[in-house]
Parts: sequence; structure tokens; C-alpha cells
Amino acid sequence: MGRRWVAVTAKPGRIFRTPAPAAARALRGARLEKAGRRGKVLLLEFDGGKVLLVHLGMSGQVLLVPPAEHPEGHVHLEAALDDGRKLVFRDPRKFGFYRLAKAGETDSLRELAGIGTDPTAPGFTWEKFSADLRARKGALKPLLMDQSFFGGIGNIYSDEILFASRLRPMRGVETLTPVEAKDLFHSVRDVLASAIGCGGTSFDEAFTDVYGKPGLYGGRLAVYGKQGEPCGHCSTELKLIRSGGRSSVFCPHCQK
DNA sequence: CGAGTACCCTGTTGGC
DNA sequence: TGCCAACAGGGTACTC
Repeated sequence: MGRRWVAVTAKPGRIFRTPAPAAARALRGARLEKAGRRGKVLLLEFDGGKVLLVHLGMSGQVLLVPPAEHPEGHVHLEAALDDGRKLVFRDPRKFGFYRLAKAGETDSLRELAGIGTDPTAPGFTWEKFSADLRARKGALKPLLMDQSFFGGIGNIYSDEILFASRLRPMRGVETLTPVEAKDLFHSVRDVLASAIGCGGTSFDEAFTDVYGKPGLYGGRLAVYGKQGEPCGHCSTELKLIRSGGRSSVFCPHCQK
């Protein structure tokens, strides 16, 4: 934070939603003043009213490394900092994106339009959650992953949240009792807080913080990726279902 | 309009 | 052992 980007290179490609060369030119000499987030989108705010939007997709990574280090493969953006270090943005599968915007226009960008309440922010209250729930219908799983419902939850944590609240992925929102709804609310907060506290979930060396350190939540996953294994609570075999091209794992005994 | 599906992309994994 | 198909994932665009 507060570092100036003294040299910037951006590799043109589909992943850049604004022309890469222009973005690199605009960011050269800019000072990073604030790093924020809206849902899964990172917002890097620079002096001069420039904002860089970064979505890491599923394989995106940002690394802070010494200048002599050259992380391998699929580097899309690289910035030399005025303290001698280097920021490297990678994304092998290119499901993410980069966009350079002006500070004033971020609210009108389609990348940020309709991203719901952040479930880790103070604005995420029981009152808000229960009101939002009542306005929806359909299965819980796609709802949790719907970025307009709340921003930032993907496949891993939606499965874990549903297990923690003992609700099945395909359970209809409109069938929840008040007690179940409240359970769900607390599970959203608890699961996310504990996952963030662990530094997230790392499947391999690509899921790390900027220093290359992996997250430790993987060891605490209850259901995600564990189809066929016994449930940690009741030993029933965990089942996998597929819906809308996305997989969900749940315990047929614990989750109703 | 809602639900379902194909596509984008590439590294990893499982089956033959 | 080696090759190739299948799969994973978020978001969008499309069809039924």
C-alpha cells in the first residue's frame, strides 16, 4: 500500500477487458492508495482517480516477490514497485479479468453492478438477510452462489455453509422454518470468518496469499470434494449431486 | 421468465 | 507406461 508502480507490463489477451497496453501506460507511475473488494472483484485504487478491477476467477493469483524472481506461466500483469519488489498477477485458466476504470464510474460498471451485500461486512445483519430470503424462491445452493444475493461465495463455501446449517443444497428457500433460516445466517458468518481466519482453502500451490503462503482451511472442509467419504458427524457416505453444471456434496443424513 | 446447458481455458486426474 | 478424455471452476450467453 502506498507504493508507486514504477514499471508496468500487461500482456494483451481476452482476460483484459480494457486494452492491456493502455492500462499499463495509465498505471505506470501511479501510486496504489487503497485495495478494496466488492464480492469477488478486487479494486485497486490509484492516485489520479484510476481503479484497477481484478477478478481472480478460479486460478488467479497475486504475488509480491523480489525483482529477481520470475513466477512461471500465464503472467498477465507485472508491476515493479518503488521499494524494489514486484507484483505479479497470474491466471492460468483465464477465468478472471482485468479492467482499468475511473474512480467515479465504478458503480456503473457491469462487473460490479448487482453484487449483493458482503456477508463479512457489518451491513450483513439478520434483518437484512431474512428480508432478502423472503424475496427469493428456489434451491438454496444456487442462491448462496448468486452474486446478487450476496457477493463473494462460490462452490466450496456454499457447500460448507449448507453442511454447517444442516440444510440440503436443493432445499427450497421458501420451505425454511425461521429457526433454519437463522441457522443459515449464522453458518454464513461462521464458515466465512473461520475460512478467512485460516487464509482460505488451498488445493495446490496456486492458491496462496501474496507471499505464496497457502491457506489452511482445506484441512477443515467437511464436505466439499469429499463425495464417497464418511460424514464426520454420522459416518453416512457423503453424496454428490450435479445441478446447472455445478457439483454439490452433502450428507444425506445430517442435512434436511 | 425461469431453469437448464454450452462455452471459455488449462492443469490435473482417472481410465483404458 | 502412456495417452487421451473427463473434470474442475465463475460468469455469461444462449436455448427450451
